[in-house]
Amino acid sequence: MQPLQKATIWKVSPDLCARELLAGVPAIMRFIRHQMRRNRQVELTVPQFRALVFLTRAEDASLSAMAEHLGLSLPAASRMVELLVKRGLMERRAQPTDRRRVSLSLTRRGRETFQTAFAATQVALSRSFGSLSRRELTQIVAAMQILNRVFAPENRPAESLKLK
Amino acid sequence: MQPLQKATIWKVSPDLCARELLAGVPAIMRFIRHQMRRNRQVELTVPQFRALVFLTRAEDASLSAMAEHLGLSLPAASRMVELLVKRGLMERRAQPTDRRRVSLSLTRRGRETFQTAFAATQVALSRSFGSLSRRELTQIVAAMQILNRVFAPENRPAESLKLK
DNA sequence: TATTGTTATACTCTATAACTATA
DNA sequence: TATAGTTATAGAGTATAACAATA
Repeated sequence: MQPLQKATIWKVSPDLCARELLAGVPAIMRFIRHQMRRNRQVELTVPQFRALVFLTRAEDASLSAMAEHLGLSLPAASRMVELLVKRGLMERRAQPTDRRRVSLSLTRRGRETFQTAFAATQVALSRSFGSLSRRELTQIVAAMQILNRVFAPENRPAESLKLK
Repeated sequence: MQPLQKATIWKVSPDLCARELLAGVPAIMRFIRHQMRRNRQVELTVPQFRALVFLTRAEDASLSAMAEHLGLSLPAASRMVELLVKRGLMERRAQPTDRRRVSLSLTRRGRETFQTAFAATQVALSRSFGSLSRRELTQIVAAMQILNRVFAPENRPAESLKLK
């Protein structure tokens, strides 16, 4: 927006940071979503994709754990799981030790679908970055690692902390 | 993921960049969405918010222009405008020179709502950045400016370029 | 006939409230 | 009684297909 040229003369502040994120993140998200849905063979929404990602790292997680990680309400998570189970991408069993709890896992087909979707989206993103310099790529990676830390599920204003 | 400490020894690549974005952007988006909806007085969805942003910069835009900018289909944009008009945040008139076209603008209330939502979300984001160093903030701002350029509407694979 | 929008239809996302099953 | 999930309900986002109005 402003005709400034060097990082050193920006008035860097949390506020500026916030404005930049607000301006840019939704556009990036839209790009990712379009890519994700573009592949007619796979056809995943972003939340579904994230659910699959979560299960590749947290095998046999409970529904609550997934909802917490994805920042969803339990009903929202439950519905999404329902759809993924119907499509044969996910399995849902009762945990033997506590039958109230659910044990979620990916089916073989779920794992394959995830891999395909991940690869396709990554390729599309990579292509967008084809014209960037090494320095620019480094800046983005560095920033994303900071942001991933700041907005990691553990650092979010935790639902689990709400006092009763 | 990896126990590396300095940017200079990462294997920086478009692929790594893509993975980082895929890992982090949805979480940031979720944070923004939660903040946006949290304010019961304002109560905007992210796409609605972006529509308001767009109109603050492109007064009297057509529906197509808005849809293009937001990356929405025309019907999706039309529906969203319908809701915003009903809520008194936006006005929709036919352009006198071409009555097929629509002329969109914010009402006074729309402008106020936008300001309030913007401020509230920015405050929440800023707070998340409170613990970051000046250097970290600078990195994020720099990265976002690069990303804003890469994913700006003009640089997207344009719908308007589809050959017939 | 081509362009701009809207309506119809069909899904998914998402939340809150009410409910069921288990502990 | 408290916890983990599900079901009911409601509204929004989103797309494609079919349509209407204007140029």
